Amino acid sequence: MRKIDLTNFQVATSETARHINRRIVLNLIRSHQPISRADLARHSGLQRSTVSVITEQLITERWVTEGANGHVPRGRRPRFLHLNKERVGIIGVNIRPAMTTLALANLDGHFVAQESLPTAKDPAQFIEDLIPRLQNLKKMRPELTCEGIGVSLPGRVDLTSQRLVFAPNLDWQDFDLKSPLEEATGLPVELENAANACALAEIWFGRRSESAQDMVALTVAEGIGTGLVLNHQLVRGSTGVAGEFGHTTIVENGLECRCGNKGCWELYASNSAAIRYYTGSKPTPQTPSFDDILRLASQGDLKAVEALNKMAHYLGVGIAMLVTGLAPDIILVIGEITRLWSQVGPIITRTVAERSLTHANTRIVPTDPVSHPRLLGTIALVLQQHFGAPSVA
Amino acid sequence: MRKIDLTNFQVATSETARHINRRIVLNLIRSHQPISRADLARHSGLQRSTVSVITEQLITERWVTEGANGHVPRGRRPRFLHLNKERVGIIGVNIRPAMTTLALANLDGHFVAQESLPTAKDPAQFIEDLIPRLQNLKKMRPELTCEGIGVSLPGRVDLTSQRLVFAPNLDWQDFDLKSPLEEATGLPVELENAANACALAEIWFGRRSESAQDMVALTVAEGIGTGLVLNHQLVRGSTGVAGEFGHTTIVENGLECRCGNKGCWELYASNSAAIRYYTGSKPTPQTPSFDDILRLASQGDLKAVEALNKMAHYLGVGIAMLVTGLAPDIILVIGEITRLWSQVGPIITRTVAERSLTHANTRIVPTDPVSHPRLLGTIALVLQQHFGAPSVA
DNA sequence: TGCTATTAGTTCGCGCCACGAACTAAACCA
DNA sequence: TGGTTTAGTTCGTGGCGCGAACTAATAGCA
Repeated sequence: MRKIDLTNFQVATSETARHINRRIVLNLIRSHQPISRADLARHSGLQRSTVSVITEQLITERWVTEGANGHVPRGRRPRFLHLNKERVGIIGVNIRPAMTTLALANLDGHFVAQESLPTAKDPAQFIEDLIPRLQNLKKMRPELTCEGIGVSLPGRVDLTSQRLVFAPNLDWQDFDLKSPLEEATGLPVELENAANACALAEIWFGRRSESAQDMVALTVAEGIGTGLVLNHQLVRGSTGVAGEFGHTTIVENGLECRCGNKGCWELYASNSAAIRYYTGSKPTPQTPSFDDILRLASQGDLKAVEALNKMAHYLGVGIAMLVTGLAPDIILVIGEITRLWSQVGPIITRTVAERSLTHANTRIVPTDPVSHPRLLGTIALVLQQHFGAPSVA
Repeated sequence: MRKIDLTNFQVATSETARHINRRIVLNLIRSHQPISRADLARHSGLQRSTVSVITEQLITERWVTEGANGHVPRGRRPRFLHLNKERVGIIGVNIRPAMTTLALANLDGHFVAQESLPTAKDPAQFIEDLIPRLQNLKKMRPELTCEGIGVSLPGRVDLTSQRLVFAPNLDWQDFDLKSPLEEATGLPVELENAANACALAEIWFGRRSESAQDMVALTVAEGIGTGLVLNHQLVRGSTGVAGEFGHTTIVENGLECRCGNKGCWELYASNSAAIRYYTGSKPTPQTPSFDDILRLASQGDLKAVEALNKMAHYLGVGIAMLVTGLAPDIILVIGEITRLWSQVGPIITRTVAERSLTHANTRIVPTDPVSHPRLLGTIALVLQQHFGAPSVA
């Protein structure tokens, strides 16, 4: 139950009913395609006549296409409806400290083009590098009219000023990414934190999304990010910085963090932490990458295995906090660490079980890295504007 | 932006627009009363004609009454509309480990009758004690037709079975409170965790509610409870146990908690913790109550002051976690501790400032205990069924 | 080959509802 | 007393969902 926000509400007009039912039908087609009008009526509870009018509208607006005929044991054959996945193209940009990937996707979330570039240290330089590639992607498939650009990044964006306000792993302070990209491409740009993007990817493209009213997406990379989905909605906070559980204190009087705090979770459970555990206090001439440690561990290197185990333990410590405090249905773990899930998964699960309430029935699930959750999330960011629940009252 | 839950949605009918606008008008009257039809039209954006029809409906259903005439510098005088606060009565029950209070309230949240009884150790006995008092309250004011009973308790209620599943400070395991009360009184009963109830009280009766899209209600008593309001909505989790931040680990290898975990926040920042800090390791013959400690501290007793300071420090430690992780607009502190806020407030604020992100702009606010937030929350629990946003799509 | 049962999809009149223009009511002011 | 202004009502119009009736198409069967 929500209270109506009297500072920002939406009254119903005579067209509101249509808006609502249209969205419902569009979403039913998206998730049940191919589907007939009669089945839509059965699934939605609307009359067949109403469904007919709505689908006709969706077809003339090219959101839906009419395909082959179906088969039923008796009676007239149904005409199948499909989502027109070629209706719009969406550009996604995934910024990570070292590398940025970008892609053009259709409504399915299928990437029709993909490329990457090194992330420049200077944000102005980065934008200069990025713009020609965006313009190129935009023109690449003329049949897909580009609708917008979604951007995920390892930091937080202020919701009112749309400027980067917190990105300790990306030294761009208080920078405006949105305006220059919008000006150069002529497309609307949506910025979102990487963990939030992963959460959106799971909501809109995941297989578990229907069951998950509450979910935490946990990105484990250079740092740790958490994206919160509670009551089926992304929690961003009124300023946009909600979800920084990676910077909660987990070790009293611990190491100093770039965020200004001490003993932050991400200092003990991120990829960088594992590297530190591996190299020890003395800095070796050539520091191994996290990929190196994963490879070494899978080859049986004891020091690497121990570093990962320690990282897994601390992941469990933080996840236990999330399980106790939020009792989500799913905690989605995203990152290179999932490649060795058979090793680290049990440690995480055990640590969580020891430290959290048994009443919370949370599944901890690794994501398949090939699904590109960060990039897919940026697509979802634009997609949800057409498929999300209409705002009323 | 919310995704439409295709397992549980609501299509729009021809009456949906009216439902929505009716709720909006009702809420506008509630928060702006006395208000004229013309002003309602201006505030809502609806046409004056539409407002007239809706208000007429609300008047015939006795939700709204027409009062005196207003005054405008020029033109015809407006006819003021008021919420009919005598329309329904709501019974609230606040269960605490030692004492249970109950009250009959009108739509204003004003208590027209109030009483209390000791909480029996045995839940069956407790219900037997409670029922005659409820029946008495129900008949007390014949002009108020009783609509329902709201119950707040220091524990968690499973959302599907409606049974108590987690109440470490109230030794009632897996008990069904709802059915016997509903049978005996013939009224619908709503159960809710005390911290959640306080959050609801603030949403529906607080003065800061409009500004707070995200809020955490923190009940500090025998234990510590947190009620989460994110995106203007209570977060309960799919099972009902979301919000147990009081049982997150805050001291590594700390004291054992009744919940089965070790080092839980509530062991270090609750009233019970302060009592332990005061008495020290050796148990004194007569253990002081938390009220005693508060009194001693206000009289300048050094040991009491130090016990409260330590408690305040740990409150700050936990609140810092909430601020970093959720970045709420407001953290509402409820409990006896707020009586000495001038002493403990600064300690809490300082600890939080040292340990949390500066980007989160969270106000930490003590509540006035005379407002009875737990009890008021139970009223809100029933009230929101008539005033909450209608569910569509 | 035609008849029947069954299912898909369309047509159309009805009632609900918000809109907005026109109208009435009631006040103040010069 | 008549003009101006604001409050509130009346009524015709169009959007929309409902549901009954209708057309279309298919399989089974005699």
